Amino acid sequence: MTAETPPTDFDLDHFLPYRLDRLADRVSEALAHLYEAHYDLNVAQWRVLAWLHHRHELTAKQICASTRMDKARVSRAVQVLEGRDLIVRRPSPRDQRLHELRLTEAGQALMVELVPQVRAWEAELVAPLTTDEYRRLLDMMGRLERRLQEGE
Amino acid sequence: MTAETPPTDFDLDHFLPYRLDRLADRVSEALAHLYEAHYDLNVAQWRVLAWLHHRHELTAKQICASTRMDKARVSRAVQVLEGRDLIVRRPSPRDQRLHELRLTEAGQALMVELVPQVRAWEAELVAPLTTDEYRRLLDMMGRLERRLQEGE
DNA sequence: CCTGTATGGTTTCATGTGCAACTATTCAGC
DNA sequence: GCTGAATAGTTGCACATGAAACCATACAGG
Repeated sequence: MTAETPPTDFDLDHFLPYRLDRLADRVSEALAHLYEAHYDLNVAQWRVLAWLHHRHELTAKQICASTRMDKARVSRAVQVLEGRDLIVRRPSPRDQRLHELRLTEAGQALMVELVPQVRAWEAELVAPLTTDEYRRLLDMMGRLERRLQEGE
Repeated sequence: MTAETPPTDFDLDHFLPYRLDRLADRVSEALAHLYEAHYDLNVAQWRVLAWLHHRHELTAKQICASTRMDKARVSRAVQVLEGRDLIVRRPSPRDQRLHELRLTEAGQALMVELVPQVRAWEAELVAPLTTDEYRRLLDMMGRLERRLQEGE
């Protein structure tokens, strides 16, 4: 497993955390152009919208779990999105502590417009990979994530 | 290439940027425990040390390029590390604008202690992957990065 | 019921970061 | 050799973020 990295030196180009961070950063930055420039959304806001688009109705807590964002960060993103009438937030009738979030018509419309662009962009990004490679990539990433979860 | 994601819904678990970000975040967080708790280094400081350990002598500019960090961020990390006598910073005799950075004895000693722990931790992380898979993973990531570079 | 505890979410505060303005040094063109 | 543009690095400022304190609601045990 260490065949790639000589034992004496510390070659960062073969160090997974570094490579992962660099790639994630570049991907994130490039993707952000899609929703920042045209829709004035920051990363947190985009993620909230994406999850609401995906799951239809969620509470802030659930979004925290899905996105690994701090609850304060989610709270603030929700406030902005609500102020822009892209989502609605109403206390659950069952439990007044939690608030059900969902897209408004406007929010839905925005996502219907934005999501295809995002998907097209991703397709462009992963074009150099074969379908099989892409599948393997996600699979390996999944195994690494699971390993981190069990450790913590 | 889109066989995995149904065309109507937007499944974030098969969306590479999201998966990449989540994994990088988890890896980064776990790794940070190694150098934060015991050595009181933040991410920026760790990266500067790692690159100086790797390359022996660099300028702030070169570290910016390697790490994709803002020059202000590098500058501040350097100030802290210099204050802790982990690195030295001297103006290049050739060009007084740029400052050559290198590890001090203490910095070297710290890295000699820390790097093996970091490598062991990474080895543990990627243990579920075969050598070949690991190689392919880095290769795929490299291709994705190159794709982003040519686009920008 | 009433009291104490747990939970969802908000707000406050300290900190880290990026951008832009700035300083110091170099270098090209005249 | 000056002058003006370019470059390495620093600093000021505004903003986003995370941790912790906080508020409101729910719920369990007496």
